[in-house]
Amino acid sequence: MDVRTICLGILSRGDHTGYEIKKHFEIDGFFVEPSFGSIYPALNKLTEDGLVLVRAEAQLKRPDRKIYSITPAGRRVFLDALMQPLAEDRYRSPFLFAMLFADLLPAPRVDGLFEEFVAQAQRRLAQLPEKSDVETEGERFVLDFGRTMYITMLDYLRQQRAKFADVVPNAAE
Amino acid sequence: MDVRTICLGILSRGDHTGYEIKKHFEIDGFFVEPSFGSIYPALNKLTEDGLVLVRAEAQLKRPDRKIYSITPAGRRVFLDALMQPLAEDRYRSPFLFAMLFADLLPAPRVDGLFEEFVAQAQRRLAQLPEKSDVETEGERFVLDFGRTMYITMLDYLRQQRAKFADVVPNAAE
DNA sequence: CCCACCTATGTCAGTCCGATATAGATCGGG
DNA sequence: CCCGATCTATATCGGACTGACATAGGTGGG
Repeated sequence: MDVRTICLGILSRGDHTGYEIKKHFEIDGFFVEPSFGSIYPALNKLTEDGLVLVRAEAQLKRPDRKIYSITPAGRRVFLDALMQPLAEDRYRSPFLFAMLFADLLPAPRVDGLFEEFVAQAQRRLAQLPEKSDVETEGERFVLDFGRTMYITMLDYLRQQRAKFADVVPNAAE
Repeated sequence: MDVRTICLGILSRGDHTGYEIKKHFEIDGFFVEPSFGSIYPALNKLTEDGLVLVRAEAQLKRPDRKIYSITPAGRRVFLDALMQPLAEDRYRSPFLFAMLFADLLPAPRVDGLFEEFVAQAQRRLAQLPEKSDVETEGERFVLDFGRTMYITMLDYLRQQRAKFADVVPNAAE
C-alpha cells in the first residue's frame, strides 16, 4: 500500500491539503503514517497523472494552501488498487528486539524500556478517534481492532513486568 | 534499530552467515525482518568498521559461506545502541487501511480480505519458536508477547466477521 | 513579552525493500 | 528416473520511504 494509494484513499472521502493528510494519519498512525517527505512528492505525481486536481488557496503571509481533490480517474485507480493482492502486515518493534537482549542490560535500563513502551501504548490508545467520530462500519472495525490490541498489549505488559521484577530484582524499582 | 545493529545482535549470540541471519528473522519476523538487500551491505560495512570479522569457508561448487563473528568492539557498539533511546514501534497494515474503505468494496472482496488476513495471522502464530527453544527470559517475554497478540487478533477477527456478515449480507457466504 | 507549538510547503541524504541474477544440491511425485 | 520445486548462498539495483532540515509567519499560555 504505497503513499500514493493512501493519499487517494483519504481524498476519496473529501478534499484535503498534504498537511491535513499527514495529520489525519497521526491519529490512525497505529497502522499507517506516511511522512511529509513521501506525501508531497506523491501528490505531485498524482497531479501529473491526472488522478487528483489541485487548487491553490492564497493565504496572507503564508504559503498557499494547496487543496487536492480526487478525479473520477483517481477513484477508479484507487478502487482497482484495493482489488489487487495486498502486501502483508509488518510490525517493526525496536522494543521487542531490545528485549531479546534483556540479559545483557542493567536492570534499570530494562525497567526504563518497559516504562517507555507502556507510555507509548497508552498514548496511542488515547489518541484513537472517538467511536462517535467514525462513520462507516469499516472505520468502526479498524478502530476497535486498534483498541483491542492496545488493551491486550498493556495487560500483558503489566502482568509480565511483575514477573520480570522477580527474575531481575530491582528491575521494577 | 537499523539493520547493522540487528546483525550485531544476532552475532552477539554466535557466528552466522548473512543467509542464516535472514532465516533467523523469518521466525521472529513478527517484529523485525530485514531483507538480503540490507543485510549483505550491513555486514560489509560492519566488517570495514572492524565490528565483525569474516572467514570464508569454501564449498564444493557453491559460493563460499562467509561466516561472520562479532569483535569486542562490536559488542561495545551493540550494547551502546541498546542504551540509546529507541525508535517507536511501527505497525504498517495494508489490510486495516483497505478495511477503512470496506463500504466501497464488493462483499466477496471484503470476505477475501478477512480470509487472507486470518490465514496470515495463523501462519505467523504457527511459525513462532517453541517455548523449549528459547533460552533467556527476554526471549520468552518476546515469544509470549507475539503469541498473545496473534491469539487476540484471531479472536477479534472471528468475532467481527460474524458482525460484518450481518451488516453486509453475503460477506461471509 | 517570550517561548513553544502550530500551520504549511518542500528538499535531501541515507536507509530499506523487493525483485532479480546466479548456480548447484536435494528431494518428492508422477 | 526425471522434472519441477525448494533450499543454500551470495550479491546488486531501482525505487520507495523516513527523518531531519529549511523556511516563515501565526497563535496561545505562563
